[in-house]
Amino acid sequence: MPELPEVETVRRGLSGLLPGKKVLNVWHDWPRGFPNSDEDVRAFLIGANIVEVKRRAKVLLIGLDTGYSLIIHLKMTGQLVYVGKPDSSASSPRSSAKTGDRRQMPGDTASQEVERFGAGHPSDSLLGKLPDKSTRVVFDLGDARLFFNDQRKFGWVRLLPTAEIPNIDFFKTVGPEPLAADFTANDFAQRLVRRPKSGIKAVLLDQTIIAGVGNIYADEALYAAKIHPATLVKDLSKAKMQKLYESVRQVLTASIEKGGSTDRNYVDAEGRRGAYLDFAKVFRKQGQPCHRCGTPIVKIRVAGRGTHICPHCQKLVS
DNA sequence: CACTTGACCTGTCCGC
DNA sequence: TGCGGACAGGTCAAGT
Repeated sequence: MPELPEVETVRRGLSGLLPGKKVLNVWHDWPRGFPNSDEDVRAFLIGANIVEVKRRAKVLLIGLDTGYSLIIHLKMTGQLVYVGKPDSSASSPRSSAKTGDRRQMPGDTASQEVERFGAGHPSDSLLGKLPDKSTRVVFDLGDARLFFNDQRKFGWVRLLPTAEIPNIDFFKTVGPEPLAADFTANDFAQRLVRRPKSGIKAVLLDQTIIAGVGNIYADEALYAAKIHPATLVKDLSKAKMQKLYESVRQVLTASIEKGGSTDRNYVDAEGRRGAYLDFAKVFRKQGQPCHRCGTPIVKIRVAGRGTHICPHCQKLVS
């Protein structure tokens, strides 16, 4: 579920925590999700200093001083959680860092140390103690650890030369950032009409049209603009597209201010839930009255996704 | 080419 | 209580 506001919230948290840290070691047991070779990890990640944390679409980019970057996609259930050591002066010998073996399994010395990082952390019960059984990658940062957790293993981590990032397929095809200052209503409309015979919700979810919108914010923006999600793009008036442009930007901006949406297990860089769903108007609100007209919100299926609408405010027109 | 559907995963929830 | 099945959704591949 991490969409643009959730990934941006994680980025903001990590950007205040990671730059200046050195990656001392990496543990993972997930070659499918983190497919880089041991040679590349040792050469370009272990020992690297973290320079910056950026975001493009729903992807996080952690820049390193080796000329490489970690590219991380949280997909649906991914979490990237930073846990600082409560008392860095109490550091125990880190034998694992000297062996060069980054594939320690739970129960060994390094994992016991990792467990102490979780103990006493002021995160809520949603986060619990780390590592947990969904932990896929652990980055040892000396006085802190960064955990990549992903219950469903849809997410991934890649180590790539920073200069090559623009050349990978995803970044070559992904659409513009909807919150960019130079992204205009006219740009938005011109991109939508590339898919004239698709339903508008499917087009909002298409990352090559606009970056960062997922199921939650598609539903919220369409409700705000009073547009039925199955409306074909060619049937949208210029005024409706203008309104939808404003709604998409407003909804994304408001969610970032609330720390994103936690539906199931999204948490920010410090393990905190997002509050936006408390303010959402339709997503997961089926049965509750529309705040404009009182009609109960219903859940339907559009573009293969669970979709929430007010059946009175969002009439299908053609 | 335009557009839609299924696969990838695993935990949770619902009905029997 | 246990069990089978539906469901959750970001993205890519395969299908229509």
